[in-house]
Amino acid sequence: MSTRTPSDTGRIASELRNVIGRLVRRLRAEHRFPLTHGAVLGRLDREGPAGVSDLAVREGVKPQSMAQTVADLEGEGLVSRRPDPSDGRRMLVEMTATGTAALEEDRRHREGWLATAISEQLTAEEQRLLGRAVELLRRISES
Amino acid sequence: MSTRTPSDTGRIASELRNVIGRLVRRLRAEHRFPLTHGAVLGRLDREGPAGVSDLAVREGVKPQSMAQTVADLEGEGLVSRRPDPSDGRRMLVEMTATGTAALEEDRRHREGWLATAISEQLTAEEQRLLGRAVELLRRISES
DNA sequence: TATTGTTATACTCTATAACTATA
DNA sequence: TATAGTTATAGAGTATAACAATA
Repeated sequence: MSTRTPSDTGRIASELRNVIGRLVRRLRAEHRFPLTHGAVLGRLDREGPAGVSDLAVREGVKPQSMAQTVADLEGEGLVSRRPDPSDGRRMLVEMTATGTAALEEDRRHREGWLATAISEQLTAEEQRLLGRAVELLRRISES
Repeated sequence: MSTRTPSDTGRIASELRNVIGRLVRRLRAEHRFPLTHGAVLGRLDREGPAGVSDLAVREGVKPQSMAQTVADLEGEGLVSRRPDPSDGRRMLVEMTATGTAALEEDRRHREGWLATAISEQLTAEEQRLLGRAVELLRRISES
């Protein structure tokens, strides 16, 4: 119906920035493990063992930050590290049985509010729209 | 055409959580003033002077956190505080000329990447979709 | 007692800098 | 030299706790 002007783009950016701040605080308040911890476990589960730098690139954080994340996860017994047989510099990070269980627990807990909010606050049509929008946001975040 | 199953909801929640983490890191890396600082300035600009508790509720943070944010903004000369004439407990927070200028500067800087990314990475149709999705996310974040 | 606001303190998450070890 | 990883440190952003002043 209407055309998008440049100021619409700015308004969307502004509101998106605001709403992202809110969502992050809400997600943190649910204080399961940190966002990145959950993301790493999920990735290891889907894609198998990986190096620290690989994980850092995949999650869009610095290698030093990922090293800390991995150290935390190891401290909690959720992952284990072993040297890469083919490259003495690399450490292969892989999930433990405890980690798998924690991931399952986290998946259930996610239903705790974000997934629940999506299914309860949005109509089926809106859920589809959100699903498409998430892909757009991913594209933007990786640009 | 297809129906959404509960697992779709979980998948959307999972991917949304991941993409939000990425966006927040990107936004932080652009290090204008903090997300909440910009949000407070924008609100004061749109809605005029407000109390600290009002702002805390509007932005979804604790009053203590907002007091710190307001103190930071005042330290930078972007807002000023004066006692509410009608209620000795309240402090009215209002923008300074410097704050208004900083907000304008921030609005221009937003074009720096989030707004630019939206206008360059997305088609007009996708921008419309994202605009609608932001409203859905707001509803979820406030639920 | 309830509300508004502040200060002090701690925690979470990520970044930068400086380093070791292997390639 | 370049790459994988680590440790140490700092910073941003928000929370909780304890408090003062006013209603």
